[in-house]
Amino acid sequence: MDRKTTRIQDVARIAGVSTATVSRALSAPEKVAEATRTLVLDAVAETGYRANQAARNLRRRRSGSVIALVPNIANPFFSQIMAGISSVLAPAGYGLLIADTRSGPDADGRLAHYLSGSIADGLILLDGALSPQPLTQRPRPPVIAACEWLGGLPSVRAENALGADLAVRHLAEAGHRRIGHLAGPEGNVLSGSRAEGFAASLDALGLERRDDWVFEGDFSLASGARAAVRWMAMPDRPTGLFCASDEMACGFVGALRQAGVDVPGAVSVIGFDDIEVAAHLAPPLTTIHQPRFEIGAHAARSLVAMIEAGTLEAETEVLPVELVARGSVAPPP
Amino acid sequence: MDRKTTRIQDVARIAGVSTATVSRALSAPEKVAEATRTLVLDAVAETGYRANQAARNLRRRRSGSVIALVPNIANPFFSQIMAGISSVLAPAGYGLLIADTRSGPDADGRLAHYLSGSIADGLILLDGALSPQPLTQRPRPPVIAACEWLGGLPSVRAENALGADLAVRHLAEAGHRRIGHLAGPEGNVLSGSRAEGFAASLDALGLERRDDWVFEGDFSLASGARAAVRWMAMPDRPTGLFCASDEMACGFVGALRQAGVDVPGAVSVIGFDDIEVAAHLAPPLTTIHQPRFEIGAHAARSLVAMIEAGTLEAETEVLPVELVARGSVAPPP
DNA sequence: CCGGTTGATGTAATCGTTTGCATGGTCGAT
DNA sequence: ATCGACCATGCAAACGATTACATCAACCGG
Repeated sequence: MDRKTTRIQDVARIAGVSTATVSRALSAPEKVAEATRTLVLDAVAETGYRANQAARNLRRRRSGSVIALVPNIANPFFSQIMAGISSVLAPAGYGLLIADTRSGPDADGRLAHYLSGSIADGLILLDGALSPQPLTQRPRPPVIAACEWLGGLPSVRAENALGADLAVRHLAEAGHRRIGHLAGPEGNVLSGSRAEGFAASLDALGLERRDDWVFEGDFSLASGARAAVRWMAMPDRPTGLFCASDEMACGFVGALRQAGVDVPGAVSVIGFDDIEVAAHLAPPLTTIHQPRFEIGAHAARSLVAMIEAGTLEAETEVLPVELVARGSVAPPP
Repeated sequence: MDRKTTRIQDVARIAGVSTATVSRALSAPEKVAEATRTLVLDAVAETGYRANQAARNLRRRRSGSVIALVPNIANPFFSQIMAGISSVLAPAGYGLLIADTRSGPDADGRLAHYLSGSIADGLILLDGALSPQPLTQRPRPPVIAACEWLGGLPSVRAENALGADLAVRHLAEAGHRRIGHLAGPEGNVLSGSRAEGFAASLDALGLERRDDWVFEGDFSLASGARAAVRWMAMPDRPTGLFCASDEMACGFVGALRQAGVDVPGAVSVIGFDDIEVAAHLAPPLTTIHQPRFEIGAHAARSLVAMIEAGTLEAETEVLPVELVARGSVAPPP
């Protein structure tokens, strides 16, 4: 029923010790005698004392939290990564702040903002489209990129090009010779490496590589549906399609089936990411599994290590991808 | 190239004014003369000064952030709400912390933890399964529930029972007399009010209400798929099914179609939430649209108002739902 | 010409912890 | 008995901002 919050002084007074002892009893119990420790703990229990974080952060010169910069919070692709991040941050005693880089103006200014001012002890970048310029400022907290990567930053990501290769080979093994690609947004590093992997794989297999079989997309469901419209309008179309994301694959397949086109009868489709719904679609979507939770967890683990070691450097990790064969690939018609 | 971060003192020295003036020039520009203001701003630009948040928070007795407690970060259902929250918090100058209540032990203890210790200026609860007990402690920051609700807390939610009613009536209008329900998890307030709305609607329409036509689920894709198995095994089954979430509807339809059962030919399905993928499924899913982004935005707006007014009270808002007719409902076989 | 008002700035207290250093007491070895 | 080592604890100085209050100059009407 206290009107004001209890301070460490109140605890000290009740326990009959100094504030220093209270502080030590709580954060370094072994430095204080057994007897006084219980005295202090009793007083804490009695008052319901909780240390004021702002004061503690000020004194310790750390914020106790990490901020994740994500392009779009609403995108389920990222939330899985966030879950991985959260799963290691929480036990390590860090809070997780998230900021949407695409809503609101001046994303680069925001990056600069979060880098300074002791807002966070570290940053996780899920948006590869930010300008790396603010990262040159010193001093700055450690930063790691997850999934995407940019400019010399340590990162954790998947074997994107290999995933593309697996996809193409899988289609080729099913008998496809006319293979197209539904690409991600221009300029995105993920789109880039998947598209390159795709092209390299076609070349390696000696298959025809046609620019008009590469559809532009932006990872969204809607762009998948638009690609379906274009595909249907083509006189001379690919029989297999490697999509740079499951969302696009899902939009593509959905639009096709709504138009009465059979998948995989008329066209085989393969996605990327292995989002949860992929297994539950009709047909279940064949895709390249990317360990999103693990990517987040590894990134967070690395970042915590950097924070605690006081370094800005870390090993870049590339996690394995895997082909998950389901029902959306069949021999060409 | 400074070794240490620049403090307000450094700026003051360079500008040739006191720290008080620098502080005012930055946070209350109208209280300082034009000339000195530019002096200060120049010094700020020169040094790249950023106020230390911890110090500012300590002095102002606020943390500048809000924490959202969500049952499962990875669930796309919540991420849309989070996006709404973020969209109002960011412009209002608050950071968004998120904590996963279901990972790690002692969720209630964590609630108590976040309530005190000046970690956040306010809380948004997306998890209705927490014990409301810690909420009785005083003083505590304002708290609002979004989507779910519990114990006298102000909340923002959708017309859940009405949504159920709309769904049932839509099925009835298509000619269905045998209507079942795929329910959410036991004990959840959302499941509860949707199930009640479902039952009340059947009664109002004079339709048969059978316990064996109510399937247990937990909002997940997998539980939808399990319900499909049970549905197929039934000798005497409903021809229309109202699912308490789109995820479950999606799992249900997916499993059915993989087994060669036609939707909506053999059974009509209607979901709840209107998640993004719903429109892109085959058949496109008829569902009850719930304004998730708005729910998050309203909750955040309310919370900010509470924080700024220093009150713990706010109006509970119930936002409208809407039937979105797509392709998964047809007359019964 | 003066008291009072206004507006701009400086001084210093304050927010609530943590922690380097000082202190005083206990104990074992010489 | 003396000395040093070693604990356990207290004292007080940070940490880096904000802001109540004091100060001072300029200005205005009577």
